[in-house]
Amino acid sequence: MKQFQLLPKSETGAPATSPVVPRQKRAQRTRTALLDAVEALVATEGADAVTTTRLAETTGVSVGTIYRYFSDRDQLLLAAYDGTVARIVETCGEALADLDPGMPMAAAARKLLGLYLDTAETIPAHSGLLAAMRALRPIEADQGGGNEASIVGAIVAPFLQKFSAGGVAADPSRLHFLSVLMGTLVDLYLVTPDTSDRTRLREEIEAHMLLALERLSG
Amino acid sequence: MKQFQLLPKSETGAPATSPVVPRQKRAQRTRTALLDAVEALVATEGADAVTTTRLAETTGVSVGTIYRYFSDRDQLLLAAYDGTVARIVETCGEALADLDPGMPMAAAARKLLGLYLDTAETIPAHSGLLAAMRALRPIEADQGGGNEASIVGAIVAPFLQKFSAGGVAADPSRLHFLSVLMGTLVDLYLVTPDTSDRTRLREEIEAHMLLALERLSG
DNA sequence: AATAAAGATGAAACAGTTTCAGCTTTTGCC
DNA sequence: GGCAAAAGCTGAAACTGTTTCATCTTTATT
Repeated sequence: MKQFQLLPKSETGAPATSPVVPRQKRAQRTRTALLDAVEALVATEGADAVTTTRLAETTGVSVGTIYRYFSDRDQLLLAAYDGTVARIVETCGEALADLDPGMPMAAAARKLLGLYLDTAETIPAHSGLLAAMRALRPIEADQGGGNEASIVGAIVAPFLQKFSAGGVAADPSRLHFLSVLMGTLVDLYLVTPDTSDRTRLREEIEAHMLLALERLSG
Repeated sequence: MKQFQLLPKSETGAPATSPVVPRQKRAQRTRTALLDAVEALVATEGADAVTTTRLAETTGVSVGTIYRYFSDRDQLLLAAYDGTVARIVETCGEALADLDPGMPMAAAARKLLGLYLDTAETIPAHSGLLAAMRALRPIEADQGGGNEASIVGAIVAPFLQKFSAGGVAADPSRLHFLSVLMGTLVDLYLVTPDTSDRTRLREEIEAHMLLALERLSG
């Protein structure tokens, strides 16, 4: 349902040139334009509207070019998702660095969660990309470069380092549990339109986050 | 990305005959054969392997027939998922009826969760179908006939009726939260291969379930 | 300003879904 | 049993969307 066959079955045993790292500024512009267009499309019409043809039209580049930077459509969506996550993570990372190490862990966690949600709300496409991402990269058991691994690596791990009692390096499987849990709840939050529902949801998410953190460090 | 255009654009304003309820036993057999084949395919090769062509081949039915019972491929997968859920729910429903109403709520909840996971493990395709379902029916804010609504309706609601203090009819948004939470965690559980990881995961899930229940009734 | 490397193009091959005009089987009625 | 209507089935072909690749254009380098 995805891997094609090549027309006359490429005889060369070559490793099929993988997506390329842009070397000229023109290329950087093209790549960025593609990702921006993906975000815009997802924000206005949802991830299903992102077809290679459509994207080529709206950006003015040709379909073939898309495949120069992304090995397939899924990677394109994933890259767009990663882009939004990186922005959120950066904001939270800075906030984390500024937090007083003496403050109680629960308070720090609450603060970061709030900031995370605030920032995520800022990016219209993020909810749609998150959903698309979940469909593309199903929940996996292994701790490998999975779902919200980057968030764990960039925020949760440093957070625990800073606020956990003995500086226990939490085991990967529990970290993964936390990723999956928080990922879903954030998803639910972003998709909830009603403001008062959102407020209540924040409390709910907070409670479960704190429980998970407790069990993680305890 | 899904709705097609009809060839000469059907002039009739007719409501496009929707999937049919089987009236003859031949039809019932066909429908069942299709769903069974879906389960088998998902169990052995994953949901992506379920293509209309492939399904037609393995069941000996022609592609057109599939569309007599399912309006599109997604509905087919969803129907297969619903089938597995119904089996699990039935088992748990019976157990729920047999539980002593005097027992503490937490103990009852634990018991049902265990039974739920045990039964789900019994169905090889269930994990794959759950994942497919999640991709097809993204997390939605409205409480409508959503994700694990049937589970809520068939188990959680009766459960609360039986064990909750004042018989409070919990509000739909909190019930939906519980659905989403448990759905994801069960998904994670089923996808975890290592036995000792599973055991630990059960405890984790239990803790979060109890927290959610507490907040639901408290 | 010549040449190589990087980047871009787009027609066409593919995979997969969905429709529909007819064909076959079953049901119900005499 | 015989037969018309209803139910069920068929499969070629229309369609949408993805991916490849031979070829052309632009940029960097000397």
